Amino acid sequence: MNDRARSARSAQNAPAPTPTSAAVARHAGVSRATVSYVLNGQAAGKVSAATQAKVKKAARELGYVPHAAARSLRSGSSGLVLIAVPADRVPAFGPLFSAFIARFQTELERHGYTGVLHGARADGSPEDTARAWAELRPAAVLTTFGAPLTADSVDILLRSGTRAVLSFGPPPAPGAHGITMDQEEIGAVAAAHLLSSGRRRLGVVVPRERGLDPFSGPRLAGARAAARAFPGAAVTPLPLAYTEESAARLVAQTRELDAVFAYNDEYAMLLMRALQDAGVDIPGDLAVVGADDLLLARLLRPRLTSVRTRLPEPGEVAALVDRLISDSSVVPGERFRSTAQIEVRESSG
Amino acid sequence: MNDRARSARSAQNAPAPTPTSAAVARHAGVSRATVSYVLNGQAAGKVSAATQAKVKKAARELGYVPHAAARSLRSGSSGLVLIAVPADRVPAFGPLFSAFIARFQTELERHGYTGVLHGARADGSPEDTARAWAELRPAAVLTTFGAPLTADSVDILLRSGTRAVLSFGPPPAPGAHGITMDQEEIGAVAAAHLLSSGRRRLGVVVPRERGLDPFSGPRLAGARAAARAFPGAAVTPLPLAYTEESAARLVAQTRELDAVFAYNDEYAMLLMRALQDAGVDIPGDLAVVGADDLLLARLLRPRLTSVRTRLPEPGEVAALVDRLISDSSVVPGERFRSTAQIEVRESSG
DNA sequence: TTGAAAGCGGTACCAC
DNA sequence: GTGGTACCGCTTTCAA
Repeated sequence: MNDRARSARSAQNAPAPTPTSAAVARHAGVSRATVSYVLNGQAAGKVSAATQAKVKKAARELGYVPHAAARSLRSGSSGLVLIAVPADRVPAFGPLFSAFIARFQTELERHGYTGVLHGARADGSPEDTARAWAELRPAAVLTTFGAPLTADSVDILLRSGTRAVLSFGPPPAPGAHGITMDQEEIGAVAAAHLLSSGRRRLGVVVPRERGLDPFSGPRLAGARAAARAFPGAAVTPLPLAYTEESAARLVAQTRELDAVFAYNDEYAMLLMRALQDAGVDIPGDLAVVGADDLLLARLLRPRLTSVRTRLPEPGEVAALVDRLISDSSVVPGERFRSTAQIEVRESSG
Repeated sequence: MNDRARSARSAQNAPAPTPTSAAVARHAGVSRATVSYVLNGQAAGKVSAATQAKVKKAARELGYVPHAAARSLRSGSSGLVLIAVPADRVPAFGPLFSAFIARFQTELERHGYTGVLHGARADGSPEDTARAWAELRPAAVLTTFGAPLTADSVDILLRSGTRAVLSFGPPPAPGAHGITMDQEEIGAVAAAHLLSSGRRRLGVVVPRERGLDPFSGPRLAGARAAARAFPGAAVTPLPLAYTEESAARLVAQTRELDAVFAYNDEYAMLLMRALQDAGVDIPGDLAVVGADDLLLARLLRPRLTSVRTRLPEPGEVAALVDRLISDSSVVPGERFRSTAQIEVRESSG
């Protein structure tokens, strides 16, 4: 340490400054350029083995960790993949989707990206949210769970250097690539099953929890669409909060119905319990269908019929992201589509 | 656009370059310094209202978004708060903890930080993981769910400029601040309840799912500790995978027991179903206790006794993080502690 | 085989 | 009130 550096540090207990590549260079007695080459594997045929060893040793001794911001500033891209989740939706992560996210992050890592979950505040316009994302200059943004994504949002991101905008959920906004999770199909599959078993007076649970609207609306619409193919069929929306009281109140409204699509397995369990406590026979008086096909569905009595959604392979999505980032000529559009199928069990037998 | 700029761009369909503050300055006919002042609210008494308007207009027209990396490079700190979650644990997020994370992120935002969830790969040493985090130069790191955090990890982070390392879960590593979630207490509370109601032959479910070890081990230990206060009490570990088959196999092992602490409500439901299918009476033959006190617990029949954990307020934790970041003189140590209490229902009545 | 230096985008000090 | 400019940490071209 030279005198200037020593006196620059104030008192004795000032925190040690974070080592930079320049510090490593000084410590190893080489130039910063050499350090960069060695630490990035660009040293082949450029730097002698002895020098490489010196540099690596110096880096280790100082506890050097490269500065991602500086690197991405210089290189012009950040290797960051932002996975956007509406903040108020994080609790609603089902195991299905959580597992997808977990594996997706791992796959991104394999491709050299850093996948990061960003909870978007619900307040503020979609464009403000997009700007907040854009400040991080992510290589790609994947919005999930109906995180707001308007055409302007997409534009903001693309103009600020984001190479790919993917949207996981409803059909993509203009300019974005889509991984369509067709919520309507889920409702349609459930309704079609109930209708083709002879039921005609369908209820569809619509969770009162705000934030689930991007899912509940389309599921209801899908059920309605399916019902149009069956003369005499009627679909009734059943608002339900995720509490016992709400479920108990809903029971009366099911008197006129012969089947219910309960949004998902968890709401189905809630409703089934209220129905059974009120003496309603399932499926005799009322058939019930859930969605997500959790283990839960098989544990209920009667066992719960459920719509299972197959998500695309996380590895394939990660590969797509990688491709989109490196090749900007790929035109936006739908890239994947989830599929829904019914798992029939006792509750609608 | 001047001629140099036009010819610098190659063909007609080259993507428009991302606008920089320099571009805004040029567009508004002012200097970069002025742009910086205006866009950061430092303009009071420095820049005329007319100039401010010009700058803001130019920024809007160009769709300018500041570059977080450049800013943090210059300012020396990133405003990033990393919330680390083991990648293989993301699916295990219970609603309790998810809600905490969601609100915590929101609170961080209110303090001007960007909270980001980072799924740490299970492979690689804790130190490698810490280095990956350190590259992002986060202002603070909060590890959760037993994400690996050794003393060396903490050291790597602190040396690379992270102002605060918090650990959510087991007692903190040296140098880190702790938000202790005492898993032992959960097991102890459950066991104490069962023991004081006269039961002596306790089983404790230990999930086979890897990744839950940081929780299941201490819960078992806590139950054992509680049992030592009761002469004649014995505790048997019951390994259980989260499948129906595994639960069915486990039933035989409960013959000798009079009570089971089932790790959490979901494993409890799984086990209860298997027991009931085998004709075991709950709580007559066997008392069952869960944990987390999900809505699920109240929906089961018999209603499930459950240990409820009270987490600290997200707002308070965010305030702590803020304080730690701005005041480095605060000494590391435990800052919060979760509390556990039993909610007695029919399953252990 | 190594080093000097330019520059990525922003900030803030200092001079005008 | 406004502009010039040094610098944050790193990469990479060019020269030596």
